[in-house]
Amino acid sequence: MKIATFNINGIRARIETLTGWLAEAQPDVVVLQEIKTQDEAFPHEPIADLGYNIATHGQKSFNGVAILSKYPLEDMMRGLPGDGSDEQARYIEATVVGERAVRIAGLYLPNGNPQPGPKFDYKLAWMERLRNHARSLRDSELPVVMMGDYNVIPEPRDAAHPEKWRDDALFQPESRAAFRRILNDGWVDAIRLRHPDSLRGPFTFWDYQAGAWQRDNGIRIDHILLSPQAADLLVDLGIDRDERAKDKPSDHVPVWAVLEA
DNA sequence: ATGGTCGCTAAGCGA
Repeated sequence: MKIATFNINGIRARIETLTGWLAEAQPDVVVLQEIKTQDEAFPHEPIADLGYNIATHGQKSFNGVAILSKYPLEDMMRGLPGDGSDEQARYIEATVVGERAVRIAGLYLPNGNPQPGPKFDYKLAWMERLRNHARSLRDSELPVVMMGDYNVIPEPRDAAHPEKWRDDALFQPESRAAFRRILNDGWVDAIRLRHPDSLRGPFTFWDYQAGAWQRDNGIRIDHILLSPQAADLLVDLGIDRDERAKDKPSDHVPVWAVLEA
């Protein structure tokens, strides 16, 4: 089972970019972030034509997440538990059954800028809710994958120029500590597992501005977290960097893993 | 030090 996460930065502006990548990469399951549309305006047809079932959790203009799957989507859940007043569409979860059942969570963690301020407070509160929910997922003892745009740079080596991110919400000690707390509850950072000795990178995001891609001025903020039972099934992992050089790219690239499932 | 680039939606916000 090949699973992937892709912050698409506007599904309607990016539909041809997405379908081109889907046809080439042939993932079985994809979680999308920043679809930036309500459910009614999501372009189902070109994606369904490639053999995918689709579940969306959209919002007008901003945020919005989705799951695409060649397997049926079971036990759908929309929204992150823990705050009934939170109206931002940032979380979706479903079970897919290939050779075995895998619980898939797709998330778009709040950016949190500017910090300090209410947006940063919301980010940290959201991370605490995610940790709580992640613990219950972990306790299921099923293979679980929690992937998406975490908007957290875990370590200095996850940025080309970490000093430039010193005052940014993505690199604050509080953000990094909250991310670490989730990992320490028993989750595996699959990219880092596969690149243990890299002194710089790999990256998953390059800003549109100031020639960031051309200068390889990137950061690693899209993450695939595996429960222990999912980590046992990991057989391959990749980052489709080449997507960033194509026409009309997202500022993020797809990250994928192959599970023996 | 500033602006730089996108998407969404129609001037400015979010990233």
